[in-house]
Amino acid sequence: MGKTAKKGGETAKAAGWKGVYDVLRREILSLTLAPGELLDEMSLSRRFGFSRSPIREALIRLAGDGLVVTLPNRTTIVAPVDIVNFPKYVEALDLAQRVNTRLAAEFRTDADLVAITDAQQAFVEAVASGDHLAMSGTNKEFHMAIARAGRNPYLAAMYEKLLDEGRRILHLHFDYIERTRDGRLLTDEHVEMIEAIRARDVERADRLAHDHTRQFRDRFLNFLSANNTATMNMSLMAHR
Amino acid sequence: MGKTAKKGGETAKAAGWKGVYDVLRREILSLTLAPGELLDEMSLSRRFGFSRSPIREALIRLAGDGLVVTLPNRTTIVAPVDIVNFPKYVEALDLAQRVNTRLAAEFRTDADLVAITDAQQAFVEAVASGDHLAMSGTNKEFHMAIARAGRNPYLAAMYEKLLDEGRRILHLHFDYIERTRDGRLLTDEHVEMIEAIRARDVERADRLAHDHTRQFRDRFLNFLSANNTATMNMSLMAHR
DNA sequence: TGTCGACTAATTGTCGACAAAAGGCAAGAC
DNA sequence: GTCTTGCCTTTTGTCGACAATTAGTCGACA
Repeated sequence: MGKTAKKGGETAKAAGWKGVYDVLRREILSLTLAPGELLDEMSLSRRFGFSRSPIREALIRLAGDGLVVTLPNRTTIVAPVDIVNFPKYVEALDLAQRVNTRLAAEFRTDADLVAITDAQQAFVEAVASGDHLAMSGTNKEFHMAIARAGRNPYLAAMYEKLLDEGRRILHLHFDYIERTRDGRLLTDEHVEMIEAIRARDVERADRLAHDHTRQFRDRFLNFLSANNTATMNMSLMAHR
Repeated sequence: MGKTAKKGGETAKAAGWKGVYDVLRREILSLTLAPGELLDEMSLSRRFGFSRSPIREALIRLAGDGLVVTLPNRTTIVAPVDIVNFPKYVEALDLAQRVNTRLAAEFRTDADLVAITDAQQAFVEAVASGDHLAMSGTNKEFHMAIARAGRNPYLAAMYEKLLDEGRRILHLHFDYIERTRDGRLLTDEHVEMIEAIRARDVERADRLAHDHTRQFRDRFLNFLSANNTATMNMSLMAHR
């Protein structure tokens, strides 16, 4: 097949390593590519219709993001979802979420408020559409809009990395969330957070951020105990 | 010149992209490569005696670490030291340092304590030797030993990134630190932190970590006001 | 004399081929 | 029957060349 034939067929966005990077990133975050899946350069090269060089660059960048793991001198795999460390993850996420939301309540401008509200609107629409990828994406963007309002790029960057990892965990149990009608609850919590940030109520923002993390943790833990088979699969993923 | 001629001459460690990555990383962190300095692939290729492919990979990885910035479709430069955001940096570092040290005091094992003490010993020796690169390196390793004792890889990773950035800031004013005899003070604070961690005194560990960050901040701020010419140069760096 | 536009030089992006290293497989020895 | 050992296949690592894009420069025209 021609080398440029696939360019428009994949996702019709950017070409070159950027395009490969974007597509793979999206597929990893949405679990279209399962954790542990083999990503050998030749297969990807055939799939995207590019030479190995841009593929390789995309993989290196993904490795830098922690979305992919390269075994030394061997193939690279989609980074496992480390369920064993889930409590540690929640601990870190809680800290990041609290401190960023707290700072947002303290330093937000009116423009920030508009951006946050817009992001929330996009999230609501995504929930309505039922598109899982859009849901996790707009959810992350909502929280990143808050982080930007907090005006600390270092803390925001840390938060972003954790939120991306969180997207994969969300996708693991999206159907469970929808089955238990928790989607509605999520948007409500977001609205409350916006209110606290608007009122510059730092302590309330902190508390809401904390509750939001706990909600997320409890929901996932419930999902795990409600679905033992899933638990076993997850463990396998983590061991690859 | 032969392609393998330089391999032993550079640093006599690993070859390939790993070697290039290590050397460049070290030179960036020690300010041997000035912030804003141009890193074009052909020059590096000639310097290291490698093809552009491994050079390119090293640069991409460095970009992932935030040590280097690649302008789109143009050359890549050593990441600027953003003095303007120094307060934001300190805010993030303070949080990371406190939470990791606090966790270490809570969860440390005896083996952790040994590792931390060893790291501190290495730091003391580096201070005695006066080798700036070793000083900033062992200082980072000391704090990372603490972070590992805290048992949260996510928070430790965040801490590590901030500590690396801190190495460059340390190197900016190492002579000032030595002129003001603050090196001694640094090792004393480390000893106190070890004591708190040994005693599992979480609150004291938190306080010491906080003081340690503040000490770092004040020292650098004093350096800046004591040396206005330096201040101007720094600003230039950030604007490149 | 100032501004717009094309040309040029230099650098990054991509390509296909070759080299090297690691795991798997099979044959043989104990 | 099992363990060792050497080949063999597969995949990554590196290379030099070519394509594309961009910044800078020079010149023409208003």
